[in-house]
Parts: sequence; structure tokens; C-alpha cells
Amino acid sequence: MAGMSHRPLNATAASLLGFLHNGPQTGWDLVATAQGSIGAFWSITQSQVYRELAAMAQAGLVTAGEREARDRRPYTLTDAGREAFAEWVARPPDPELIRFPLLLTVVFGAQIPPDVLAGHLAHHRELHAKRLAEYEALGELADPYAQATLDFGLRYERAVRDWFDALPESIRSGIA
Amino acid sequence: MAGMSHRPLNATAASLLGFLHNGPQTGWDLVATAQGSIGAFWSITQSQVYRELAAMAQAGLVTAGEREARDRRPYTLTDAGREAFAEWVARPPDPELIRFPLLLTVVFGAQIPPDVLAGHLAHHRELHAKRLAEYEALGELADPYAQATLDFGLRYERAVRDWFDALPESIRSGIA
DNA sequence: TGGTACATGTAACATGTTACATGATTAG
DNA sequence: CTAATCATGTAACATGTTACATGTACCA
Repeated sequence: MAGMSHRPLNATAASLLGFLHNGPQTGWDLVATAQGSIGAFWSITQSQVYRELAAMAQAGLVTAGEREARDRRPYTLTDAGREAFAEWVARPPDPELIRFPLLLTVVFGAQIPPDVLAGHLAHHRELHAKRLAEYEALGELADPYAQATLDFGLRYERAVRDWFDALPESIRSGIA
Repeated sequence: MAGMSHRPLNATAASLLGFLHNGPQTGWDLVATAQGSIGAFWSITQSQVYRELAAMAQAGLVTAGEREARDRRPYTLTDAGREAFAEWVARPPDPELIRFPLLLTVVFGAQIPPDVLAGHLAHHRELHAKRLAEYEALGELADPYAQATLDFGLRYERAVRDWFDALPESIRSGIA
């Protein structure tokens, strides 16, 4: 079966397989796990999780277990799933994608009432300050890999904060 | 017509309207304009541009001009389009979305051959170093709003570089 | 006269989002 | 008994991506 041709996994599906390396989990649990551990740089919705699990079960990468209490249905990684994950991991990761609507409003600053723009900026500065505080409150993580991604988040949030603070007064405060 | 109910614009469509404030442009030109000025934090494809232009023409936000040489078809902003743009910028921008596949591989580091992970990291470090050099080569921009977004890019890329360089040796070099 | 860049568009599909429908279990 | 939480799933739609088809104009 080694040479079987399957289209490569998408990163969302692959990450579910990644989590299943730690043992069987239900869709519900996977949503919580994913949002908690990779949510900051890989958004995943409930709908997607159930869809990918169904597709991967179809493809034999996971197997759906019997329904337990509360209809919980645990999914288990198969050997084929393990192999698909290994293949995914070996391919060079795509470059990151950033979609930052606030920067769009900044670019079009000349077409926007200065106080409106300043309000958007102030609001987002707050959001980011909160997120930075949350990251800092986490302290040191036991898992060095998780710690590495947290470190990314910390550096990112500090860079964003510094950016806000370095904006020209005319843009930041809405005083033309 | 002020109270007409239309679903709010998506950010991609809105940004096209933003660019059309500087005068009529063809789809082709808009793709180049967009990729050059907001491409770093808002990806836009050609397909999307033609689709959004057609939809916005339908909705009366832009008007398609006569075909010129080489079948060029310039689109012009209408008053309704100007209004729709103004409504869009008044709404608070959504938080940014970051999708960073490399960080997924880092999170699953324990399930990945160390040299494979180290290779991915080295490759991406290179990519980011190049991008930072490109940004730095741009120098000061005349438009303060464009400069503000460039400044974001510079700070982001420096944060990413510093993150790479601060990774634990065991992760970065693949030496277990 | 042949290749390259310009230019528009469609088709097919993958991915992501939002809202809803349904029911089980727990806690107060 | 009732509200909140747990849990699965579907439906409908929006957005994004890739590949292709078609033709124009320039330039070597």
C-alpha cells in the first residue's frame, strides 16, 4: 500500500491526525484540543472537524468507535492515518497567511474619517494588549514544542504592541 | 436610497472599492495594485477580483466601462460604491487571522523526525530573511498610511527572525 | 513569425463560516 | 423540573484556489 496515490492531506485534517497520536478522541474533544493548542495560528471550527473526521474515516485514516455515553464517538488513528501524517509532515510547510483587516483600513486611511480610524486602532490595541497579557500569564510550558509556539505568540504580540505605539501621532490619535 | 439594505461588503470587495477611489481601473490593474500594496496581509487572486467586480457591477457599486484596446475594461466607482465603502470602513475591523503551517509542524515536533523539522525551520528562516531584506530595501514611503503598514511588516519580520534565532538548539538544529 | 506579456473570464473544487436541528446528561 | 452544557451532525452559503480557455498586442 505504500505507493497508493492519495491527494495530500490538508493541514487541518493533518493536525487532527496529529492530536490523535495521543490516543482516541471524539470530535468534540478535538475541537477543544485544537482551539486550545493551535487556535492562535490555525483556526478550526466544529463543522470542519466533523467533516474532516467523516472524510478521513471514509479514507481509512481513522476509525470511528462505538457510541458511548452522551453519544460520544471516539476516533482512533489507523496505521494508514499514521502514514498519511508522516507524509504530510515531510512536505515543506506552506508560507504563513496573514489576513489583517485593520491594516486594510490603515492603507485606506486617506479615505477614512481620522477619528474613525483612530477608534479602530485604539480598540485593536486593547485586544492585543489583552492577548499578550494572557500569553504572559501562561508562564513556562512543560512541552518545549508548545513552548516554542507560545514564544512565537509572545514575540508577535509584543511586535504588534510596539507597532501601535510607534504609529505617527496624526494617525493614532485622529488629529489631522 | 440611503436606507437600502444590503449585506455588508466583504473586505476583499471593499478594498477594490478603496483602490477605485484613485480613478477607474481594470481588473488586471486592480490585481497588480492590490498585490503590490496589500498583498502582504490580504491575499487576493485574479479570479476573485473578476468575480467581485462582476458582483459589484450587478449591485451598482461600480460600473463597467467600454472595452478599450486589448479588451481592457475599466471599472468606475459609483456613488453607491462610495457609500458602501464608507459603511464598510465605519464597522470595526475583524481581528486578524494567522494561518501558519510551520507552527503546526513545530507543535507536533514530538511526532516528527528532528532533522525534518530542523530542515523546515531553516528553509522558512531563509524565506523570512529575504522578505525582511526586501522590506528594508523599500526605504521610506511617501504615503504615511502605506508607510504604517510597511512598518508593521518590518516589525513582524524582525520578530519572526528573532523567534527563529531564539529557538532551543535541540529543536533548531535537529540534534536530539 | 513566434514567443512573451497583457487581459478577461469560466469551471471545478477546496475550504471555511454560520446557523440550525436534535437529543443526552448534569446541576441546581 | 428546568436551564445549562455536552455532543453530533446537516444545510446553506461565502470565500479562496487552481487550472484552463480564449484572444490581443508587442517586440525581437
